[in-house]
Amino acid sequence: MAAAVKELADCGYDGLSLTRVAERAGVSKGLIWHYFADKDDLMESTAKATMTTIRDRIANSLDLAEPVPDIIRAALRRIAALTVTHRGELTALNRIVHNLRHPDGTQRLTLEDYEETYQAQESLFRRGQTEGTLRDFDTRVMAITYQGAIDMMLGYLGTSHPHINPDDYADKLADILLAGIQRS
Amino acid sequence: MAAAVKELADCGYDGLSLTRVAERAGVSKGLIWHYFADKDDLMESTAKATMTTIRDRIANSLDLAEPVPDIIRAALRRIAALTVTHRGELTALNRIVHNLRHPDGTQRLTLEDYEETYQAQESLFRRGQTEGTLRDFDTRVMAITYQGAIDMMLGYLGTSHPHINPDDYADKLADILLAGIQRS
Amino acid sequence: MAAAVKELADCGYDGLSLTRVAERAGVSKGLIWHYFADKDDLMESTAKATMTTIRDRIANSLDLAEPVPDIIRAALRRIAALTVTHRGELTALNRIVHNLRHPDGTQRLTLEDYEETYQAQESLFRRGQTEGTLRDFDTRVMAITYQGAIDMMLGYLGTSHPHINPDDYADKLADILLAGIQRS
Amino acid sequence: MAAAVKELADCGYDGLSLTRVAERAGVSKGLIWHYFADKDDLMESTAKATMTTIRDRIANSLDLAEPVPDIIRAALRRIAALTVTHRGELTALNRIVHNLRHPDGTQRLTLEDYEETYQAQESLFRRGQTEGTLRDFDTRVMAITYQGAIDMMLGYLGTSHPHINPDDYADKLADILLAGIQRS
DNA sequence: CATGAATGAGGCTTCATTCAT
DNA sequence: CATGAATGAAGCCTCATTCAT
Repeated sequence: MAAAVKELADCGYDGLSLTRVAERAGVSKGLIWHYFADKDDLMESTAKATMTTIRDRIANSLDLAEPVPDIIRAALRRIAALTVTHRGELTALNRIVHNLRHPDGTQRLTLEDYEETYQAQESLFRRGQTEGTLRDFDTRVMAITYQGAIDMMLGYLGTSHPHINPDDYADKLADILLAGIQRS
Repeated sequence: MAAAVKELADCGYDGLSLTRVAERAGVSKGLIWHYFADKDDLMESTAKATMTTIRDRIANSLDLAEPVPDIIRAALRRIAALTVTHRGELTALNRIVHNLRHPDGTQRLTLEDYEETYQAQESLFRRGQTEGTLRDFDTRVMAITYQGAIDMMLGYLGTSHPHINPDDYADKLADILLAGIQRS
Repeated sequence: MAAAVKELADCGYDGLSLTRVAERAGVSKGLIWHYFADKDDLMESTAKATMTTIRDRIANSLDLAEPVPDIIRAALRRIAALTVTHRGELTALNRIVHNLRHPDGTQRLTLEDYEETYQAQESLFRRGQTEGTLRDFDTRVMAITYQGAIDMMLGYLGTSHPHINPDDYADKLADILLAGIQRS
Repeated sequence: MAAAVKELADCGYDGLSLTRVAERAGVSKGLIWHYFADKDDLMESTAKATMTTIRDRIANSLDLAEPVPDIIRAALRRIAALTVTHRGELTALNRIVHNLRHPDGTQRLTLEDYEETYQAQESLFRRGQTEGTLRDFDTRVMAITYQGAIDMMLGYLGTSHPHINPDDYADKLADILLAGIQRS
């Protein structure tokens, strides 16, 4: 799966071939089918494992006792930092999510699979609203927008503008998003 | 190119085969190479044509004489409406942008190709700041975030939650984004 | 046909495409089928025209009144010179002769088509034998060998060793061949 | 590679298709790419293997202790005999050498690849000159001419005049060539 | 557990050739 | 005369997948 992540980051989703993944992993081609049923299975497993890893890494670094706005700002900074430390994983994850499909053409890891993330995000927003640090707004729309802002940040910092300071960007983004939802 | 858009929307980027595109267009396979040098050429041309079409359609429907916040809110509603009328085009465009790559692995239509869009967006934001309707914030970060919010809206409304009212979503999104940047 | 010669010389027999020939000739693709029935027809016509041109050019420059050995030496020098002035034609001709085939797989311009050349050559040799300047040997074998020596000379001088002096080579070759057939 | 040789002999260089080669070999098409990187790779490998086989077969059958002229005459007879026993290999080899090209258009197996053969031939000629059995002549030109004479002999005997007695031809050719280089 | 030879489907692409204009 | 849009066959090649060892 680590090799798959690297290949995805380097060659894109449809540039990935299991032959090269096996080579990169230093094992024989056939071994892949001992551990994964399918190419799609490998993709899905890789995506889920990567997603979990990343989510945990962020969650663990946050102090949930702080006020919600501070948590959000800290989270954005943490995520921006991943741009440097986990660029490959982020890219790979994005590509699987956007490309992996069922045979009938429907998405396999729909945004529904982000559901867990969304719900965690939404409950955080709602907590802020309850605690009075956040004003009233649609938490679902905000969760989605938040995710979109992050995706774009990762794309902007990771691939096209690697020289930009992640913390800077994260702070400016926090300024904008928090201004939009914080109780004034 | 119309057939390519449909195939992209239905089968995803790496599910697209020129054989099926030709079938769908009702022409012979070989004809594709009469008009496009390459599969990549077709993708790129399709993306650019689609992008232009969409941008124009939105730009033409906006009244630039209005205050900037109103323009932004109107634009978001227009775009959300595209979810219904141009779902295929939007999906296809997204897939090409995220998947088309140079032989060396680098992106072909990088976010740089969105540059024109970004700059238009940024100048709109700056106009709002000058006119006093928008507060001070980083216009580049905002332009990117704005694009991300739109992408996610399109994904959310278009593919996974087609029953949600686009205008509703657009309004809620406008509430959040404008709260983040409007002078209070 | 001139364009075909150039393409053959540059791209080889199976690298030649009528599309490029037409481009190179500055005419449209379809026009080729006004003047030639077939790709093979074009090849055959080109070969025959080129062969005639070259044969005439050499024949005209020789003084048949001289003794046969002198004619042969002069002919070799003339042919070696063609390496510089008509390299493309020689290469093209060779490629057509070696590659053009009937649908059933048999050669289309067999060595039989060289027959005319062979017979001219043989009669020259016989004349030398009659006149007493050449000793007794099998004229058919010699005609073939002579042709082979020339082919190799053209390949050696033309493609792989263009810096070698053609006259030098021709003289050394004449030394060897004439020693083999001249009456001592 | 054996199947490739047969196809080359039967259909010519650009008549060869890997599909038919695979069919002829009784394996699936895809297997070819398990063992060869490329069509060109297959051609090159086939050529080199065939060249080695043939060279060895001739070299082993010669008694190098004999005087050089005898060796040459014996070699010509051996080679002429190959016309019957290895006609396919000889034809295939010739076609590859004359047609295989680099992407940039230059030959891939240039006459340079015959270099080894040339040098062996030249050293044999020089030995003859040292031993006094051969007169003074340019050994390089002679090596090339010798090769050309052989190529033509193979074409003449193999494809167009299969009823001619190879030994006869070889002897007549030896008569001519040896007369050209033997010390009188 | 692991290998890698073998397969077969399918993809992109080229090209000779036709034909309406 | 000449064009170039259109076709269809065929080619090379990649790749997921299987299976005997």
